[in-house]
Amino acid sequence: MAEKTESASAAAISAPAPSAEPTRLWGDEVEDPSKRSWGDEVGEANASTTQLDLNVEGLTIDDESTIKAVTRSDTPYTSASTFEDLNLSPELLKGLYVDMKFQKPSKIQAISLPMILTPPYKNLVAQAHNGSGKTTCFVLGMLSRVDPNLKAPQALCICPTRELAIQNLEVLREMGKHTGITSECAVPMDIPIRKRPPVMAQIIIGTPGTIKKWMPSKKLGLSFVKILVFDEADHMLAEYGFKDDSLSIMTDIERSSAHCQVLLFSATFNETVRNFVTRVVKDYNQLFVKKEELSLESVKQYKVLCPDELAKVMVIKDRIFELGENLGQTIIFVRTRYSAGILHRSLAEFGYEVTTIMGAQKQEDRDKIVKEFKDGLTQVLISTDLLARGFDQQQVNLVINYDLPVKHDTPTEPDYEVYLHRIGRAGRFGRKGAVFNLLLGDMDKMRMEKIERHFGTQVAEVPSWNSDEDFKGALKAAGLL
DNA sequence: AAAAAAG
Repeated sequence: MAEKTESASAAAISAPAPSAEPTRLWGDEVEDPSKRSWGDEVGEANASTTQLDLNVEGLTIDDESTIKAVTRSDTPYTSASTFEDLNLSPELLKGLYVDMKFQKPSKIQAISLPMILTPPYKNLVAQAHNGSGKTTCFVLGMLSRVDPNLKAPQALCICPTRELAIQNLEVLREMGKHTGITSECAVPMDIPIRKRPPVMAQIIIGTPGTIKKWMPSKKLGLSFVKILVFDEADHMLAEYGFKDDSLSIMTDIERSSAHCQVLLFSATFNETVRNFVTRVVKDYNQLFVKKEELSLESVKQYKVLCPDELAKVMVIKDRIFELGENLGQTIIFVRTRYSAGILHRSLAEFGYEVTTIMGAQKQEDRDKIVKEFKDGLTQVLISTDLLARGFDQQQVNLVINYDLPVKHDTPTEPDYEVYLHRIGRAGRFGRKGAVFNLLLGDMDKMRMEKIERHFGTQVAEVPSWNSDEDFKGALKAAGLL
């Protein structure tokens, strides 16, 4: 059974920007599926593979940037080097090429889409780098598996925030523009459930609370649901407050529909979460990446030692605003709503234009802030971790960690997953970016060291917090100046 | 003085 893999391309996972030279993608290299090796990699000294069931065989997909695929031995998959390889409808292909302006599947798309679209439609746990095109994987999966002639909910996608649900729905509608497939957003809204008509849409994307609310009131029929997606799945299935809702949605669907394929996508699945998640989902294929290889090469990370709180504000005011002005957009992440407000007011006092988003605001205000930022009307956005995950704005190439993310129960520890998601807001689809971590005191220094150790990355120090030249140098090194 | 969803 086991044959040796031909080394696949080491090209970056990210698809090229539309204008960029097309890079060679993983799919290019595997013309002949019989050349691929099955099975002989499981059990090697790789933390990623130690948790596998014994009857699962492994396939080393790539020798360098390493998405590792583990599939059931009885279901062979051939990676897709083009979207035509996937038997998509002409309407869907038109959406991909004409409206989305896609050229070829990115690496994660090339590997995961055949797994999603090939009978018997196995479940999938898929990890891939930030900005590598995960959304397309599950959006295309849903659009392709839905029967356009059956006017009933057939696909469900659950997201952690209302912003992400809306963003995913926008992608789906653009991509599926010519298919006639209907879709609806299930996020909190003003109309009481009793007054709204039953859901007819074929694809529903929303947040767990709202979806869960619709189900028992019989507004959302589940009998025909055949594909269930969790975006940011590690968060949805592990985090207190999300976990119960997510699991109950999953069991409700399993109860009421014959065969439902479950897809879990995220850039992060720490070991605890992965152990749990793979117990919840049965008979799954999986794709994953070693944590040491999750940081994006194209995004340069820096640390800036600040003597006090005021210095942090000054860095943002004098360096980020002044230098970042022509570099694209910036997101400043803060740990609490409170510090979001403080920072916003200090910057506003200095006369700088900045907007802020956090969960405490009214939904319509949140929508407006996001829209203005996506339309490029605002340059700098302060955000809580509301936007840490999934938010896709290609013009963002500067991310500032005003404070480092910390674990709630052990604040001396950094939150590695949130850190990775935050910095992934820059460098979408292989673009260049820079991250500045503003550190205050020994505790921050220690947290930063832990992050470096965890991901095996070097975070360069900006020598002086108040030196214009130092920041210019950093931005030059990041390829932004 | 955690954030997100939601009640």
